[in-house]
Amino acid sequence: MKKSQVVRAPLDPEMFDPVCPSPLVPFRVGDKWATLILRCLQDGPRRFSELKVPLRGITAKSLTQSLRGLERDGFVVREEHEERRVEYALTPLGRALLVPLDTACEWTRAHWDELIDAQEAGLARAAAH
Amino acid sequence: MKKSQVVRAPLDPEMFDPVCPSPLVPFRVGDKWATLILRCLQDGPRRFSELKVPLRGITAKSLTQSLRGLERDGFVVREEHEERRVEYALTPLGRALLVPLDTACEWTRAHWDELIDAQEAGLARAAAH
DNA sequence: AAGGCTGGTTTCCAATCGGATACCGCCCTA
DNA sequence: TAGGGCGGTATCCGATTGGAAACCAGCCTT
Repeated sequence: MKKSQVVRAPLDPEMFDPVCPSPLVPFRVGDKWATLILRCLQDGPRRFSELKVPLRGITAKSLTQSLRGLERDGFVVREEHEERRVEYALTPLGRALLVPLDTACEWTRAHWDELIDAQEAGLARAAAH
Repeated sequence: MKKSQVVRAPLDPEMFDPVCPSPLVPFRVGDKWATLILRCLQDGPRRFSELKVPLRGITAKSLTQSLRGLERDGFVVREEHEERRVEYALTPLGRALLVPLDTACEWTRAHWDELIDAQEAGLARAAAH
């Protein structure tokens, strides 16, 4: 006698085949600061010290690291100008990345209250352990 | 004599005010496995051991950890059924999160070649150091 | 009675992340 | 010539991440 149970297609073991884009989906882009830096560059190139302003408390080391990472991945270019002036700018690829980033940002704004509520409920449950 | 230089509005120091959603934008959702797990749950609830299949090589510990995190944040619920059967399912919030996640995934697919090329170029530049 | 599957927990460990701090050469201005 | 801004680098350190391996109780099948 068969138990009445929902039958569902089994998960494909190859679902996240190493060659498939999914595991590299740009959720979790770069490091802690990466997406913030991209947003800072959306209105045009910015200088190193200019970037430090909105990125409250970022250390020079972290900023350098993040920028080097974004450069290596082709999202940002480092432009060395006359007189040791350095500017960082979005590449076309980096600019394109702003689109899904905006989608995600919009989503967060739209679900902000739910996110907060869910998180509070989660913490309460955890505290009640 | 004024240097001919592009004048651009300075970055707002409050741009990433701690109360603003931006720093919490769900890029970098949860941990390494979180987004993959969410995708695994899109067709309905799944059991612990069922999830391990497409998540090649994930350890029980990592899977438990990720699931607990997703539960705490309100994206997933743990359903304990009759007979020690356990299933994990998306909450409405978790399901909603699939939307921007799909956007990001689509974006990656669309820019796949550029991403690979940029990364290779970056590595080559780094190797030439 | 023995082994296997399920759904985990615990411990250990190595690697990585990221902040703090100090320091650097170069240029400009006072 | 002293100080300050710029664009970093070097070193140290503690916290976090995440894999490996061992172990577990409860249930089912053989």
